[in-house]
Amino acid sequence: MPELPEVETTRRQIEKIMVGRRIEAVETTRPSYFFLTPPEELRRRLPGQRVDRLDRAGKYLVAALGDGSRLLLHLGMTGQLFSSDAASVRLLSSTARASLSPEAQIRFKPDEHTHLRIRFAGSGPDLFFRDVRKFGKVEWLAHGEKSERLDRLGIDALGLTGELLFRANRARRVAIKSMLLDQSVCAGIGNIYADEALFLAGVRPGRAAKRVTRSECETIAKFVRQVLERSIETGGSSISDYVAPDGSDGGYQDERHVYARTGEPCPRCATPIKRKMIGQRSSHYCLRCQK
DNA sequence: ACCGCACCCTGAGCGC
DNA sequence: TGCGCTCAGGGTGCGG
Repeated sequence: MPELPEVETTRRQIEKIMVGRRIEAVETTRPSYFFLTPPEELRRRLPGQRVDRLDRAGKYLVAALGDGSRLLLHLGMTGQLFSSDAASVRLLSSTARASLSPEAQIRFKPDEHTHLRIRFAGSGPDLFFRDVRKFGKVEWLAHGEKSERLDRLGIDALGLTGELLFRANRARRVAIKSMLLDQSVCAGIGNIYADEALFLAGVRPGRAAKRVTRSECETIAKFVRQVLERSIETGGSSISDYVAPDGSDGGYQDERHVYARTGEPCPRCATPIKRKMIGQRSSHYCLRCQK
């Protein structure tokens, strides 16, 4: 589900209910691969900790805790972080929404997909982490403990440069789009923004990375930054089920050019947008505008 | 080192 | 109404 702009939007909203507060209790579901740290350990380690900061690294959220330990959160495809003040009606698709009883529409009640609940001391809302597909992740790192997940990440996508991309592309036969999705090259881009940036740059997603010129790399990097920044301004993309923690929809889906627009006219030349699988991900592009 | 693929889950939407 | 199929914005790990 969420890429850099959605994670950043989530961070800005969740920060308000986490930072400066002390964790009082933690509730979890049963152990599953969602929990990189066993849930019983989370319930033991987290209470008493104050949240000092909430940072973002690529698509990860990193909460810095009072004793120097850290809590890593990754939303995967369907992860949702939200406050216990949020109304359930805003957490579901419009069809699912309509089938809810009026009572259920007023306030969210933790369900079997709500894998983590953090209760804070004092007044103010709790934090819920709900994830239907369980592709999300929770991990607790002790003070000074290294995280191979974070260490693997390349430069944050907002700081991608043509030079970095060009160097990474050397001798790589994979598609340029696969390079953009590779979190060790740059962190934060996902399927939507890879397609959008490549459309704006006029480069076909399937082109072999080593065949992309230096100046095209500059253009791609420029549009990657531009598309991500603009999406953050609009609150991210709400295409299938992403909604911000406060329940509002993002706005970027209305500005996208090619993603999930198969068959629709290209906004530039009116040629129907083509869809093709590249690196196991559906890719959308214009045959005429993208070389 | 690189590359393609299977896999981890659940739910929505579609054709029949 | 139900069945079977495809698809989904994530990432990891394996074998060739």
